This record gives sequence, C-alpha cells and structure tokens, in this order.
Amino acid sequence: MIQSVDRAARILAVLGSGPPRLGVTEIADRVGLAKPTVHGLLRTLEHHDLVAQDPDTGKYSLGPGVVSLGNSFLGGSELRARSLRWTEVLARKAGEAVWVATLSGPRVIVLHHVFRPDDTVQILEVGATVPWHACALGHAIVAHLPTAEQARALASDLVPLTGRTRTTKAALRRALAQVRRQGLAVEDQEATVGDAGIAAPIFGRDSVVAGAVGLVGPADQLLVPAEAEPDLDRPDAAHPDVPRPELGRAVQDAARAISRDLGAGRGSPLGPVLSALS
Amino acid sequence: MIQSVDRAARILAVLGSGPPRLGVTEIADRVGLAKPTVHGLLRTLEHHDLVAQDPDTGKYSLGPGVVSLGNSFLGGSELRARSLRWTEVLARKAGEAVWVATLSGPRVIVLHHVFRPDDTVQILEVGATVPWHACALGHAIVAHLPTAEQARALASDLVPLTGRTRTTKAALRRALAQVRRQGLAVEDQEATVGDAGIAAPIFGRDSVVAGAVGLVGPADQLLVPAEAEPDLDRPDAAHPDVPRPELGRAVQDAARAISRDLGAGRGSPLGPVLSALS
DNA sequence: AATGGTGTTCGACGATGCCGAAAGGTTCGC
DNA sequence: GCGAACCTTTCGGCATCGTCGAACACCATT
Repeated sequence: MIQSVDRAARILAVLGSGPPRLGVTEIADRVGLAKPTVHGLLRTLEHHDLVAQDPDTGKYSLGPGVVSLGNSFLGGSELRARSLRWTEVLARKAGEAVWVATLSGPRVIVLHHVFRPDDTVQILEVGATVPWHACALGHAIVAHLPTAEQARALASDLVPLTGRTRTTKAALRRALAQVRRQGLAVEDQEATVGDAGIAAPIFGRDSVVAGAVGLVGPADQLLVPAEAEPDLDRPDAAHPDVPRPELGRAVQDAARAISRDLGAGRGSPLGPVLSALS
Repeated sequence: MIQSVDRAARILAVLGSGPPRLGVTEIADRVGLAKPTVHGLLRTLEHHDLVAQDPDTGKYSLGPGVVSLGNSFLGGSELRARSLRWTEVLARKAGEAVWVATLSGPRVIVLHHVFRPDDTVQILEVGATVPWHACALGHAIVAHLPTAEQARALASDLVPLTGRTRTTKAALRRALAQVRRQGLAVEDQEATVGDAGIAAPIFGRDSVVAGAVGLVGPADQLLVPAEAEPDLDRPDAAHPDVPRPELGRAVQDAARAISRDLGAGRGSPLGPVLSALS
C-alpha cells in the first residue's frame, strides 16, 4: 500500500462524502494528517483536475476530472452494457423504474437506471450509492457473496435510513437466507419511505455475483399483502409484504438473461444449475 | 507535486481513455514506469475501489469508486445546481436538447443534460467530454478565458472530429473573436456529423467564466442560411450558417439567468456591463 | 515439454515526501 | 481603523517511503 496515494484517495473520499466544499484544515482533521501534507496532496490532485479550488474562498472540492473518469467506467462496464437490452424490457413489462447496481465496499452503486415508462419527471440516479443493507439490490448481491466477504458486509455500519430499515445482524442474516432460498430480494421502505424494491442477483463468469437488477417504485405498486391468513377477521393486520408474483418472475428472468449474456455458469459448481433454470 | 500521487492520477487517466481493460505491462508502457511501480500503485488504488481487477484475466479497469466520486461532484456543483431551473425552460422553449458544460484541461465536460422534449430515446451524455475546439460550448468558454489560459487552450492538440472541424489556430482565433463580439458561439457539425450547437458563456463570481450552456441538435433545426445574399440566383450555394435568432436569444437569456444566480458581476470590471445587459 | 507472455514478490538504494515552524493574507470583532 | 485570530501557503532538514532490477509463479501457446 503506497502511503501517499492511499492518503490522496482518502482525501477524495472525504471530499466525496460530506459537505461539498472543505478547507485544508478541515480535510487535515478528517483524515488525521498535518496541514502541509494535505496541501501538497491537494495540489497534486488539483493538477489532474481531480479536485478544484474555489478561487474566492480557497476551499477545495472534487474536480471535473472525476466525472470524466466515472463516465469512462460506466462506458467500459460490461455489466452495464449487457444490462441495457434486458432492463428496457423489464421496465416496460413492469411499468416501474429499473436499477442495475454493483457493490462497492458497504454500499451499492447504481450503474444503470431505466425510467418508469410514464411521462412524470424523474431524476437520474446513476452513480448514486445506497447502503447495501437498506435496499433489495444490496441484499441480492450480499446474499450470494463468499462467506468471508459476507461477514465483512455484515460487520459494516448498519445505519437505519427509515424507521423500517433492518439493522441487526440477525435480521439481516435471516433476510439473506430468504433471498438465497427464493432467489429474490424484497425491501419495503427500508431506504426511502414509500418506496419498495424487488431485486435478483446477476452472476458473471465463474458464477460470482457481479451485481443485481431490480425494480424500484411505490410500495403499494410492487408489493401485495402476504398470503391470506386463516383469520381474515383482522384484515387491517395484514401488511404489504410479498412481491407481486408476476413482477418477481420478471425480475428473475431479467437477472438470468443478463447473467447468461455475461457468460455465467462456465466451469463452476453452480453452472449446471443455472443452465437448467434458463 | 507529489510524485506517486501524480503517477497514480496518470494511471487513472490512462484507464479512463483508451481500452477499458489494460494489463500491468500495458499501463507501465503508457505511463513510462517500471512494472512493479505500476503494480504497487494499482494495488493501492484498488484498495479504494478506484480501480478493479478482473479476477479472470488479471487486467485492470476503473473501479466503482470513481462513479461514486463523479456523482458527488455533480451533486456539489454549484454551476449544475443553478442550471437545473433555467435549462428546463430553455429546452422547452427551443424544443431541443440542452447541455451545460465546464472546461477541464483541453476538453469540456457535460455537467447537465436536459433531453429534447419529445419521446424519442436519447442517451444521457452527462460526464461525456468533447475537445473544446470542436463544440460551441468550448468556444463560448475559451473565448472568455484570461489570455494566458486561452493561449494554453489554443496550444492543445486540435484534432478534427469531422470534416468540418476547424483546427487551425487562426480559424479558431477568428471564431473566438466572433464569439466575444456577439456573445454567442455557433458550431456546425464540427463534433458530430448532422449536429450543430449554439452556446453562451456562464460567468461566476468576479465574472470569470464558470462554464457554458447551449443547445445541441440537428443542424437544420438550429441553423438557418446566412442572411440573404445579393445574388439569389445561386440558392444552393447558401449553406446553413447562422443560428435561428430566437434560439440564440433564448440561449443568451438562459446563460445570463444562470450567471446571475451564480452571483456574477460583483466587484469586477465586467460587472457593470453584465448588469446593464440583464 | 519448452517457450513467451503474463501478474506478482523481494530487497537494497537513494530520492522523495512528511511535518514543525514561520510567513503572507483575509476576515472578523472591537 | 486597528488588532487578533483564523485561514492557506511556503520553507527546509530528517527519516521515511517509494522506486526499480531481478527473480518468481503462473498460464496459454507452440
């Protein structure tokens, strides 16, 4: 690990999270370095347009270069490229917005976003990040990670985003087990009040999870009350819980199609299973 | 300039331009460093998710972290934030796509993109970069740069993108002078065959150019033949050259509105001029 | 099996980046 | 208007840290 590069990367991370504009002193505090050290690093990053300094206030922010890099990443992403075709179909079939995401540390990053096919104004969420534990995409990915990485994910900060976010290891383990059982992750207003998600994992070569694809939309559109209980005299006790079956199937179909395009299931234990399913 | 950080940044730049996946050897060649040096830098960058290594081929590509940073940059960009409101209006009024861009080295970076208001499928160009000399946005920005930076821009590689791209310093100087004269930059199929652009500069505090806003669309929609020549017996000789007046005015209005929101024209020589114009 | 090409590890040399202290500059409060 | 307190920036010596040659392990071809 090269020290100065590591420090530069941490500076970028600090600038990327938190307030958009920071002074040298504030950055130095957050990364725990001396002021002149940070200054030198910033100067170098600035030279490459990765950070920019406000000429008035002297404060620093991320520079235009990072968007350019981000765009290159998206353009070169095989996962994204293979998704384009199938997500379009999925959005049309489901009538809801579709997200494709991949894991980066403890968060998922939205790589592709197909708007809900109606004429309402929607904001593009490509590049947005969500804590993995608070969205269906994240559950779908983490559930199929090797156990070591799964443990690391469970050890990360499990902050609640809404009142419904599951934040205990036990609850998340149960959720992940269920995802593995039914090959589908469901999230009900754990990231945003009112919004739910349905997602399925995407596998790349050697059947390692490469990401996930899923629907994001109003909870009452995506979910239906859980299967009729014996005691129907308490109808208000039933709460929306289960994905509408046709949506769940559509998501799984899309995930399998993308996985196949990515070349999943060659020379791996899971290979034959996936082939049989497709 | 911190050496190792500088080298790391150059590695990122190499990964961002050119083929999406490169091996250590190839990267080492392109940045002119020894293989182990590059390896160490890559390992560090990988640790921060700024690059990712394909587990199969061992080749490296940009990592998910860069999109995350790019997104943060866009979220914190004051230019972009102030543009949202006015670009929407401009797109509706003009019936064409609107871009907001800023300069990064010799290229402009698209910070905001409002789709042409019809139902055709369009791809989002946010994050895309275009050589400054090949687009109206770039002309609008460079024309209002301090002379030193302007000279630097003119000294960059002026590669042609289409058969119509102006690539000589003299031609570009004339173009920039005209931009300054009429406060409007026009480009006719210099970046993409069939597409034209009309752009105006956006000024930030102290009236330094912060970026540009403009229309991008089919040349025959944005431009009209230059003012009627005396000899009308050669109608085919006339070629579309001049922006449709109402579009030009709409672009300038939008640029001025954004500049005002950014706080342009306080305590600077150009301040009174801009105030008088608004 | 041999070969050329990978990506990776090791270690010693010496250049290189780190940080304490002090210097410009600006913005407050008085 | 003045002084003080903050900011960002510069300087220089010490020791650390990064660099690169050579050798390693590995894979796909030949």
